[in-house]
Amino acid sequence: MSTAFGDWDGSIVEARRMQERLAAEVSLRDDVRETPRWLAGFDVGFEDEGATTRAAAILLAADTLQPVASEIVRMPTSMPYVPGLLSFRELPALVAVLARLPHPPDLAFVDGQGIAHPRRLGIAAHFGVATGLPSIGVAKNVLCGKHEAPGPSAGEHTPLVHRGDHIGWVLRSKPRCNPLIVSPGHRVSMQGALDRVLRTLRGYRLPEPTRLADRLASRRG
DNA sequence: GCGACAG
DNA sequence: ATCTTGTCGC
Repeated sequence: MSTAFGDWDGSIVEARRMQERLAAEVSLRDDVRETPRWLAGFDVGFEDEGATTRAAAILLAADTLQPVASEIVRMPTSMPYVPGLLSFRELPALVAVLARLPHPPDLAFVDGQGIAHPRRLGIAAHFGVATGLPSIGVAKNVLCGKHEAPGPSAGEHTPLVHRGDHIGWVLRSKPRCNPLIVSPGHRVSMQGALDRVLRTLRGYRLPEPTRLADRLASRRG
């Protein structure tokens, strides 16, 4: 079976039902230790005009934010990009690259939304539920929800609200730069997600785990 | 009905 | 996401 979804033989309706079921497994209780030891950043890029999916992972010491290991995994792209269903396209590669790290992190920063998603299961939340790891979503754009613009100074933030729910934060991570969309993935609270991102900013728009994973996935690092 | 729409 | 150098502005 293959129609508007290319090679993917599933259905949009089925995928959404799966998201609703998995979203019920998401925990917003903060399980991250006060001083985690290892952090990791994850991101996905594409090669061969999209035919190849490339996932990158970077493991770093939480205290110094210095990278200690990095891995890249390539596999055939299985599905086209469909807003709201991003994880079905990118999650397999992320799980594979996680397995290649010397050991799992105490907290994972995933490029994309956490619960700031129509059905509260963005790729960072899906990644958390699938792996059991605490996770945070760090996106460059809004998928859903409304918000006021945060002030001009680094650290200023406003809540992102969708259908009456507080689903994340719009954070000015760096002056004169577009804000980031931060939301809990799994086993991290709303406040915890914001705090963790603020603590890993180092003068760039993206928090260190995400910045390093980004440059690897985009064939720069 | 129309527009928006992570990567 | 990706095609791509220099350039304008703070």
